[in-house]
Amino acid sequence: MSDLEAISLKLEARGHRVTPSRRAVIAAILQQSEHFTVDDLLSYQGAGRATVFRTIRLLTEIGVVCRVLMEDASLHYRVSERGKHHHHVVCSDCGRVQDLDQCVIADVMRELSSATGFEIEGHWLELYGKCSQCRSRSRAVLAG
Amino acid sequence: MSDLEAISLKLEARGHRVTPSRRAVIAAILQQSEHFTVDDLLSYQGAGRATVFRTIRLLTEIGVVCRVLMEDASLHYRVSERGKHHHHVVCSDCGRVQDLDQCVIADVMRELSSATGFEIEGHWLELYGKCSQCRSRSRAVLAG
DNA sequence: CGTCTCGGTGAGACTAAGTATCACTTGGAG
DNA sequence: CTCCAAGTGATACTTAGTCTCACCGAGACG
Repeated sequence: MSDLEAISLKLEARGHRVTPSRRAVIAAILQQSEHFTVDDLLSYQGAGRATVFRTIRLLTEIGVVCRVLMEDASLHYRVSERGKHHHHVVCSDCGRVQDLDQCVIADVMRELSSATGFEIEGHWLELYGKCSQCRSRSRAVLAG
Repeated sequence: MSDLEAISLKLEARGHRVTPSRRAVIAAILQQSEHFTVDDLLSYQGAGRATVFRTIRLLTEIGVVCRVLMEDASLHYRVSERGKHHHHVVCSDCGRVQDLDQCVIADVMRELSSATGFEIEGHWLELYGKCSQCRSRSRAVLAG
């Protein structure tokens, strides 16, 4: 089963129609590597601006796509293999994203709940750095 | 020394002028409680839109103001007593913010660096929940 | 004293990202 | 086949912020 079919089924299972416009948006999303903006999708045609935004929102709600917060606080999107809560490490050089399997700060948050008196219910966590490839590439340049 | 004076000195120390417009923006910021948007400041007059944005940016750069990321990914601002890197817990009911003294995930990030092969250089972390007051208030209502 | 220069300013145009409106279209249940 | 709620697209609007550009004004210099 292709990714497109899998996502279509997921939509139908939730009572949403799988229209040509939505197919086009999903196909465009599946073409993207790593993370993308809605603007990246608009160049693919097949659906109007509003529909692209609506479809992204829908896909985000059903967990097919997740939001990636960039260092400048702009929002990007990313196909999410894992439907559940997770975090990302984004390479600031090449843009590669690595998903973290589980929420790495669950323990920290439990501690903070008692330390602050807050009942912590949610969080944003996004990490930035250089992936191993970009690190070795920059070392090579320095050595070169 | 008033907060306004202290901030003025900080600006001057960095070679920036302390103009009437900037004073007005700083005064407006000091009026705010917890976190605010640039729009909240615009109602105070005394400086044009562009200048308010420019001043906020300047104050953010010198650490007088810090950015607070809301759950919907919109940016708010907040007077920062601590110039250095820190995180916030934001009450989703009343908006109260609690600053966390040190970066609570420094250890986690060290672990992740070795686990992922990324050299982690930065991160966004923002926490949301209910503060103790809002919790007891909602318990009172339930019991009421 | 004049004048020059450069940081700062304000009005307003522009941009980016996303939402709202509203008449139109269409998939698919009956 | 018909009908209607879901979906669509054009376009206007909103929000948050940047850019442009003519102008202002305080301090350096002569």
